[in-house]
Amino acid sequence: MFDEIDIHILEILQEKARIPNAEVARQVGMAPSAVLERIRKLEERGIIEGYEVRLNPACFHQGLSAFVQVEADWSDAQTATALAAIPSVQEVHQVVGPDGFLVKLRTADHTTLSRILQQIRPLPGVKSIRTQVVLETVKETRRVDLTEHNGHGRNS
Amino acid sequence: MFDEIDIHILEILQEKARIPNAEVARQVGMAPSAVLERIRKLEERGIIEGYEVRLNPACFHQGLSAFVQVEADWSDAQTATALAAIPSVQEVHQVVGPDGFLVKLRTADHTTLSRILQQIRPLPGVKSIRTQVVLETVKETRRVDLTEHNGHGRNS
DNA sequence: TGACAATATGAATAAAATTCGCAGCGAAAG
DNA sequence: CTTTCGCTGCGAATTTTATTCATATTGTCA
Repeated sequence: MFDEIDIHILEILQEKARIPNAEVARQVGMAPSAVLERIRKLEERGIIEGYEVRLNPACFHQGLSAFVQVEADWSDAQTATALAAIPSVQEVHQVVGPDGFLVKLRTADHTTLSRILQQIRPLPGVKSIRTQVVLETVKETRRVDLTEHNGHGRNS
Repeated sequence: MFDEIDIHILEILQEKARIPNAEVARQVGMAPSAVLERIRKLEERGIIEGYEVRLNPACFHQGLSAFVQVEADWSDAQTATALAAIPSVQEVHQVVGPDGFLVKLRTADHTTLSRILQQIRPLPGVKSIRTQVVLETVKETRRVDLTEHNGHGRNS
């Protein structure tokens, strides 16, 4: 699906996505046009889904994280949609087990969190919820570990 | 800390972080040099933490997500560090309550997941773990809701 | 071996990034 | 009230990059 040069390019972009193409080309030792071509193909193939800026949540009154275990009627798609529609909700996962959904939230403070929770409780299909407030986030990355994929060949 | 033009710029970058500066400038109706200056300041002030490429996890043998509730000795920083050091571990949160840590994982399959779990269990401070396997992720975003911050003024 | 498909290259041109001197605008000081 | 200072935007000039395209190279398969 992709070779070690692609992996190298992805590693670079994973680190700093807004650096110029020419710089990427320099780092992988290829012509800029060739790198551009590769990146385009990675995008076309859906390997690269997009590029985003990482903002400091604390700067936007979003300093409080919490996870909510939602016990819900099995496979209630409506519940999932309703949960996902709440702006403070960052993630909605349908999980195996009695807690049908695991929801990740981000709010300004406890007051706002409380308000969101009261918004979740009466949602269709929701039987009960259990909340876990985050004290401290030790690690939070979305980076894919690409080192495994270097098995295809060598690169610096 | 920032005005509505900054918010507008951040909204654009949140959508497509790799678009040219000149295009951002066009969209906010300012000179490219002015926009560049603003973006630099947002970076300096730590409001913009960085730019990253969003990869399709399924393309990298990372199709299986799971959450692990780790019951641990209170405030064991060593446990947190050990958890964070595992490559498959995407997030480590210290939470209020008996389950000291909430860990988010990404692996290729059940076999790998099982292996990671057996790696977590004997970690120092870990008393017990409870695993929730994700069947389907309905929503997963890291985007900050910037609409609230338009209260400073109007923008298109 | 020959043909084909895929991909790299390098030159050329269009576009963008970056720098910098200057101007406008408020706020605080005189 | 006016001056000064700091901040921010502008636009021209220059460097750098993006993008295109014709050509060359590589590897595969018949």
